[in-house]
Amino acid sequence: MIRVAIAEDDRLYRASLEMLFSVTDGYELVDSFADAATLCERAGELARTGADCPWDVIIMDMQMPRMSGIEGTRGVKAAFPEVRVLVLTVFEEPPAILQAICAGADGYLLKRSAVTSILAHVDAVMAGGAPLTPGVAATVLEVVRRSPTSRPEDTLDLTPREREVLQALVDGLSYKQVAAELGIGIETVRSHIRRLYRKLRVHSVAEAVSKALRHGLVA
Amino acid sequence: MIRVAIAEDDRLYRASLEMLFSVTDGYELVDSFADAATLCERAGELARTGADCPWDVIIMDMQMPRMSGIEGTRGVKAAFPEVRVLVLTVFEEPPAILQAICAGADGYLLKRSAVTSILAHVDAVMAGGAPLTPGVAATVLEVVRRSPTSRPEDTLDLTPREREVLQALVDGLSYKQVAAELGIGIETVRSHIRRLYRKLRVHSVAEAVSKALRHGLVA
DNA sequence: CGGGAACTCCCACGTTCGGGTGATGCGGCA
DNA sequence: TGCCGCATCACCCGAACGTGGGAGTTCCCG
Repeated sequence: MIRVAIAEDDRLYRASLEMLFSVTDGYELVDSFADAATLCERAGELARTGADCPWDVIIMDMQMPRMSGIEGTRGVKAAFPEVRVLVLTVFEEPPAILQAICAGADGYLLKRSAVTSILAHVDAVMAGGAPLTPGVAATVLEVVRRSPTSRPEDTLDLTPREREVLQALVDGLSYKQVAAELGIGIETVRSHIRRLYRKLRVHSVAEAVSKALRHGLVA
Repeated sequence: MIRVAIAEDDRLYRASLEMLFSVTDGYELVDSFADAATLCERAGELARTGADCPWDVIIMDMQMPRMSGIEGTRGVKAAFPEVRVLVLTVFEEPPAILQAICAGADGYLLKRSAVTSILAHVDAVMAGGAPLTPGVAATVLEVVRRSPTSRPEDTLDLTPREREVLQALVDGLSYKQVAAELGIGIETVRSHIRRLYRKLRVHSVAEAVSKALRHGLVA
């Protein structure tokens, strides 16, 4: 059962969404707000009292009075980072799209798509995906192509094992923990790290982690 | 009439695609290659002779002998920058996805989707969109969120000095080097780092650097 | 004036790292 | 077949790190 909340100022459209999630098996409409501010206040209260997040996914309109969907997304994610937010909009504005994504939106759809198709997109979001309309995706890809972090050219010829070790170091594990994690001896870990240092031309975990993250060698 | 070329090594799948574009109104199958290398050679020849690009969109498989879809995309885009490339793959590998996108892919789809749905995606590409599966999009969004344009403003109440020390650690300096850099004693550095660790709730330089970079606490 | 926050330094202890120099087994490739 | 890269493990030692104490200054704010 997927627990849904709605934030949408248009009365008619909101009613459609409410109906959709009320009558469809597998979904439960928990809350329905007419603006993002109310949603954020509610989320803030719940978080302060230590309550669990009552929603799995939030259907968030972009254009709303008092508080935009962008701020709404940021607000509700601040209270409950794990909740998924699916942004709906009538416009395909590149700047707004990027702001929404950076605010933590997990999907970005145009309202003109059929209401029922939203169900499929909600499922995709719950599966860890990020449904984007092709137009939105095109905007996003532009940014990625320009982004300095996306230069996987510099793989630096790391072996798979070395990459695993590097990833573990980035996760903050000590030599001993890396060994446990990978099920190998600590001396082996040290060997890998020595070769890793030579390849990256660094001399400490700190440098290695820094280089790995900045050059996108690991996630 | 949309002029389509195919690069796909699997004989059966290629045949399906050929059939699809041959029988459907509005599409014209111009070429069909069993690997990306042949496609690139052909594109190179045409470009050298000053010919116009004979294709509007290229359906490109990811895993192919001799030359991957990534290199293939790069190659054909080098010859004809305006041609659209729609990448197909069976895997959802983040690094490969990013490389393909940076190579200029205009869309990235999983093969498991129905062959006929490809038509809709081709249309989306021709309309200037970038169809991505939700899973692929999720990977891409991760990169966007990390990009310099996003700064979640999580200062965590670090004092100026602590921030300087943290920055130095991210730069890969040892305690001793940090001390020299800031013109203070090493014991002072250790004090700062101890409080830093408590605030960040970490227990090693590696964790601190990782957290700092991921949360944008430092450059 | 008192309190507190920030910055500075010191001591001590055990643990972890970084680098050196080895060795073994496995798989591919010439 | 032999060589080479990869992965695995071993031992040593000095340097660096992580963490617990304590304690002095300065400066600002109430």
